[in-house]
Amino acid sequence: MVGKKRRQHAVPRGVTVKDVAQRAGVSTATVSRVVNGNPRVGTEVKAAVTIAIEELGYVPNPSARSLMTHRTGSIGVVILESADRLFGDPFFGQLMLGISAALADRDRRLVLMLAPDRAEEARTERYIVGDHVDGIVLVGPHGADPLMNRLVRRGVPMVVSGRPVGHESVSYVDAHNRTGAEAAVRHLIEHGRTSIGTIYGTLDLPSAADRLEGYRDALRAAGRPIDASLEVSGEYRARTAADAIAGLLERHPELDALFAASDSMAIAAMQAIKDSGRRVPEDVAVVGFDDLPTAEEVRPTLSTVRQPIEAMGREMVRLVLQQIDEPGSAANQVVFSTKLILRESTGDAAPPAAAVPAGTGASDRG
Amino acid sequence: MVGKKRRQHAVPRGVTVKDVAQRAGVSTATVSRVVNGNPRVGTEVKAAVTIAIEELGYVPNPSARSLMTHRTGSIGVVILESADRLFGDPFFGQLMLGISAALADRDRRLVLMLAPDRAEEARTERYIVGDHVDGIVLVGPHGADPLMNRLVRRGVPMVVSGRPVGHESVSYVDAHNRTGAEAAVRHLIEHGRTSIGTIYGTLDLPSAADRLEGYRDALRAAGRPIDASLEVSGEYRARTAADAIAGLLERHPELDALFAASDSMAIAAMQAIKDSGRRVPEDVAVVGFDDLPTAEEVRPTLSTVRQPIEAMGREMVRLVLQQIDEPGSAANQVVFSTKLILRESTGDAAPPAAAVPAGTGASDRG
DNA sequence: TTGAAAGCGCTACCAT
DNA sequence: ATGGTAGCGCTTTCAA
Repeated sequence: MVGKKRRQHAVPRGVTVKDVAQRAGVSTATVSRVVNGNPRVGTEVKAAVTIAIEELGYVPNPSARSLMTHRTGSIGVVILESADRLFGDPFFGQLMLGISAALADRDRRLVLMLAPDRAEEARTERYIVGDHVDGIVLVGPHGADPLMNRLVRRGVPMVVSGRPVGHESVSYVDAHNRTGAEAAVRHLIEHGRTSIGTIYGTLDLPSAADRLEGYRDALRAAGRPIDASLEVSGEYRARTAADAIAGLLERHPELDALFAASDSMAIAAMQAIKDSGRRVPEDVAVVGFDDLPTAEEVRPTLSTVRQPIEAMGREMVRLVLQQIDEPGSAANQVVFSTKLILRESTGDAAPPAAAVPAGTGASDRG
Repeated sequence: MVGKKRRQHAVPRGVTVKDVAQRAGVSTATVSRVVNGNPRVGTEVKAAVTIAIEELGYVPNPSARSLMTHRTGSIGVVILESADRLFGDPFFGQLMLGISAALADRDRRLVLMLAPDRAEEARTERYIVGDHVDGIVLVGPHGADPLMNRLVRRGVPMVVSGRPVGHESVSYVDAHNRTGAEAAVRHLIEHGRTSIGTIYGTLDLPSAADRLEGYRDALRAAGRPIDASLEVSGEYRARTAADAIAGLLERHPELDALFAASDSMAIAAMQAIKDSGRRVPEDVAVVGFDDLPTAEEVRPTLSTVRQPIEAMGREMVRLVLQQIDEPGSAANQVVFSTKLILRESTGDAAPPAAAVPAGTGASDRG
């Protein structure tokens, strides 16, 4: 009832450099040096300070620190993707996992900014240029995204997921989409499939366009014709993919193989294929792209082109931090290799061991 | 080549209260008052300061501010859920969307902390108790989560998703799981289903236990026996659910209805039912829980118990901010109503209009 | 190698 | 109603 301001002092809130310094019998300057890994500290002193920090559970106050350093220690992760796609496709989750882990390792805060519409985008931009984050990880820009453009022009340290449209000089992380897709389709061709369709993503994403080109590359290399009616858009969405495949199967009842530009679409497609009374892989072989954890869980298990999503997330963090530390440095562009993983959906693996008995109530967390 | 430190001074960095004060001919204290909406300022002075701020393009430095106020303006969103479940189930995405939007509305930063393992959890805890966020939104604690316990003991302003185990006095947001489940199963009973199974989630989550109880409530109310062999665990996971249903159908070939404790499991179950050669809803009716966007997209469309997930996310934010503003206030517990949504999977709705033609490359972002 | 001390930009207290 | 000023917790010269 008394309504005190703060200072309950019951809780040992707020261990500061001073406390640590006193405990270790050194000055605050020395503590600061230890905390920041400054080599000009004696070995014994360093040890003493480290122990004091441990004992007191000292954590530097980021506000005070950034007041001095003009660094916030925060990295903005901006998601330019509609919510349904973002959460409907585990790809983004995998990527976030890598980003989150890498930021934690480097002791940086992850400030999440979902920009589901233009209004949010404006707010996000104001926040970013207001110097509240040291840099930006931009996930999912489509085409020549205007927000991305403005941020680039402002010189905000930034890394983009996937090769961005309209910018040569921006750092990005990508996978070898085209050769990955080509390898998948080549495999289908080499294993005797004759009518191979593809379900592609939204073409304003270079990854989608590249995978479609990779599909065509393989057909061309084999001397096969390119048939536009075998190419359908799935918009990187399960529902759209399922509908598109239903249509494709009607137009091309002879279809015996399918390359999907994402695992999410591939899984939806397998479903649609089964619903049409066909078997996977006997009647129609299916290859996806991503190698999400789900690929091994569906039945039949899904052959797919693996891209190291989590590692790509980690690499994005490395690049943006590098850009922050070396403001003048040139843009860095890292393209990861892909690998064709063969499983049951192409008839290249036996079914997994019998399913675990149902009814076990085991949980993954204590 | 010169390698300057910063101070490019091309960018007009660093307009401070001092600059504004000088320009407006007042003290920094007055500027601060104007900025913070303190009413003890003369009308003319206020106007002058406002103009000066505008002219100079002054933006308060959040670090300096929080150094004084002990407020960071950041809310930590801690996700205590294994990554695969987190990203495999769109439920969390919906929740995040609500949380993110509400925080943006109230001009707070969302600091995302994924705690996929104990090591991350320790780091997360240190960060939180280090006063780097004003409060916490805790998503997905199972059972009497130790991290949650310690945070509660520390008095960290906090809101939990779902009724937490072992704490009467912590704020949380939940849905009426038990009555929602009961309504769903009652509907199945009233529509002549005689052998009704359920697939439940991990029982260390009260939501899962409540939904299972709701299922039993409905059976009891109808004078039906409770048959443990009709209850199988799906662990809130699609893959586990599918396997569990396959087993259930073998043991109970007469099964004609199923209540799943989540839409994700329900969708996986429908798949498994179809794979076993049965039809939904003719042979087996299915009801889920959540009403995710996907529920309307699957075929047949899924009858389900709607909980307002996004609104629940928003409410969590409201509660945690309230707790921050009124430190002494009692814990607030908001339980949202659920609603039974009837669609095709229970035979209560006609199929939707024909699927959109495939092959359109439309995108949802410019 | 270490310490003393000067701020970073802001708010909150105490005067007036 | 307004101004002076003491810090918030930290880093970083400058001296020793």
